[in-house]
Amino acid sequence: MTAESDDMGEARRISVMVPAPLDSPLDYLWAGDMPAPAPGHLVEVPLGKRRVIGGVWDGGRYKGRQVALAKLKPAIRPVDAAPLDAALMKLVDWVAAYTMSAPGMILKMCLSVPEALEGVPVRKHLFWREGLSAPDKLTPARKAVLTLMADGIARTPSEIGELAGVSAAVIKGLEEQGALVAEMRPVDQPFAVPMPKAEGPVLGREQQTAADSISAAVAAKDFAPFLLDGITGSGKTEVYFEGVVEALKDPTAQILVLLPEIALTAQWFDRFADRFGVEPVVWHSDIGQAGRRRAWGEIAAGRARVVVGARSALFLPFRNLRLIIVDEEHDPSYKQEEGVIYHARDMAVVRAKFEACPLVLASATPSMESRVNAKAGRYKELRLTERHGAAELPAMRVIDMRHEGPASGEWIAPMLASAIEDRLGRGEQSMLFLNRRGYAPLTLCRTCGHRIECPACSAWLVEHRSERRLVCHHCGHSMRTPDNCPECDDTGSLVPCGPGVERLQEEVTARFPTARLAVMTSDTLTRPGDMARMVAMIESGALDIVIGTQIVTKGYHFPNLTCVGVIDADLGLRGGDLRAGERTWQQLVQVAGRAGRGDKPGTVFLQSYDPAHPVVAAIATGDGEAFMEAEEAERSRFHMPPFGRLAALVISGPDLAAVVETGRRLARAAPQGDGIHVLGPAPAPLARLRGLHRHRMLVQTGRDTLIQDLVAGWLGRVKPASAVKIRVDIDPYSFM
DNA sequence: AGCACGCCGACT
DNA sequence: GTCGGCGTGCTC
Repeated sequence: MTAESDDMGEARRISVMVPAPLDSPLDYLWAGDMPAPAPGHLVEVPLGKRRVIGGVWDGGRYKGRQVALAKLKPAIRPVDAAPLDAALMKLVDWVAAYTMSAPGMILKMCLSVPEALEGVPVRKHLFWREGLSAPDKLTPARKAVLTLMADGIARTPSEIGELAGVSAAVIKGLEEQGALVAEMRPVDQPFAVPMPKAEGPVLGREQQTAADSISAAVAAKDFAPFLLDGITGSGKTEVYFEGVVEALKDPTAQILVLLPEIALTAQWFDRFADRFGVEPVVWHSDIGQAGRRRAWGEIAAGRARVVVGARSALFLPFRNLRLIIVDEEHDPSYKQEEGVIYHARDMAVVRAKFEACPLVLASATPSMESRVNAKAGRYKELRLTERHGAAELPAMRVIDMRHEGPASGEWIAPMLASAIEDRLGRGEQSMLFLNRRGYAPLTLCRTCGHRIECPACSAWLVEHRSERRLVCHHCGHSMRTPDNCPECDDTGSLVPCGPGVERLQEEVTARFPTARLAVMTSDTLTRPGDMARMVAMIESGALDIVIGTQIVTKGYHFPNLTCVGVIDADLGLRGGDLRAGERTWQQLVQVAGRAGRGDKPGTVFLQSYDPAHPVVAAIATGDGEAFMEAEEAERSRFHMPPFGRLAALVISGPDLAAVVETGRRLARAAPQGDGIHVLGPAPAPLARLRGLHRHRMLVQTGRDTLIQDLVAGWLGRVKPASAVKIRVDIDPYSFM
């Protein structure tokens, strides 16, 4: 129970989770006549010198000695907003325990919209209704207003001014004379309700079977996880849209669609609008304050029906969540690496369980985790193996850069160059993929061998020639590109090494001077409509060649694009990462999927220095299944996730010696036992980041070990050196 | 996370 | 002699 009577009087104790990194709720007094708020209700409370908004919590779940009633501060006021429901509170507790972070910080992600909690903002609206007195003098300006307002619709004074072409004084005069009445109305209007078109798309046999399974689960209103595994172009979106259609039959049902940030594209919204007549409610980092307030409020009120968002949308306060879809479920950007470290896909499964609703994980290249869950029967697998319409899978051609590569200083092999030439002749389009922004990843001094590094990170500065700057892609540090070597001061000795998209652009321009060319990266597509404009240009045929980073891998298809060149197919494989192979394979399949989606067959060229590598071979032969099988066997043999558990400790601090010392203490206190392996400490891949030294340790255990308890016990035995922080990353993605 | 308290360098 | 640097610790 959260409220307790006190023998001394009326004051009652309530537990409140506050948005601060505390490991349990804090107790407050609830004085006065108002009944103590039930768990889930939002209240404003004092916290140190501040006032914060927190949620009334079931304090019993967090044991610890109670603070004496006499020491408690009184809560300030109840907050007039929809309360959090039990499933969301359970999710907060669960995610906190799983990720070993403070529950208050998870709650903070749910309450990420301070504006929405300040009460419903209202604005004066004026309207006309039958029986209002007419103004004494009916001037032309007044007549214009009354003619406009005769429809009885409420409008703000500024809207009236604009529509009737009159000044504010005229409107004010009418209001004062009682010819129009005023009313305060909420600024935020409800979103349009999605209405499925009566005629859905014609689904193929496989699609129909999959859609029927999902719809049945939605109707059953119970937890049911699906893995929707469909090759590029097989129509996964249409399939899960049918689940949305089914859910919408319940007039209070809400649906959440998670997409990787860069897949939240105009093309996806168009498809949604095609099927449902309206745009969905959007949630991502870039919707602005007013947008967040409106979306959050409407979602919490249960009126926003279909919400599509990036990973942070997972913590929105839905009232009646009936279906969750995680599209591109393999996408590594679902793993949040800053602040609270969590994997949105995995937490979505947990939320679906707590909400007792179905969940669809969709991908053309399912993650190893989801594959294994499907195989084990934990997820129901729905497979789509047929490509829509006449579209054929593109042909694959590996270019062995050791024998068929270009001249030094160039990056496009002759075979790829002639393929582009050929497409130019036929009026078809080509796309070159290189996941490297800027001109060159390294600037080297030919005289002294100095490499220009970031002063705060152990990383090279990347040349951005168009800006004439060297930039650190990790911390944002940048400097004017120097003329002389910063080390030996020699003039003209600095040389760019390796290719970036800007350098590739230079080469393409030199080879194909008449081709219409565009570069698509996060540097060139900065404003909101940029991406949509570029996509429209490609679709209309206004471009011949597109160069892009991973920004081009998601969600688009271009019917006239028949040649895709992967400049460096091995790029993602360097560096010791558990999932490097899997991830590179997924990315290459996605890039390849851009080609030949119309009725013209496409060709994908993979430039590789290691054509025998299993990943490259898997793409070339199209046998991804065999590759993932081999990968799975490998992980199973070494008890790597998902067959074992991993946790990483990141030890960081400004002083290297203190970091090393803390690592030593951790190593001495490391847990021991059957099937427990501890690796490190070793310098992290970015051994220095934003001025902090970083070392890592890794614990590996069997699947059945409670790795959180193991780590908690371990950390309890170790005192970090001064100014050293230890962060825990459960299920780490970057490996050593 | 914020915010204050507390102990060591360059200034009115 | 103080102003202020950010390391440390607490928030019911």
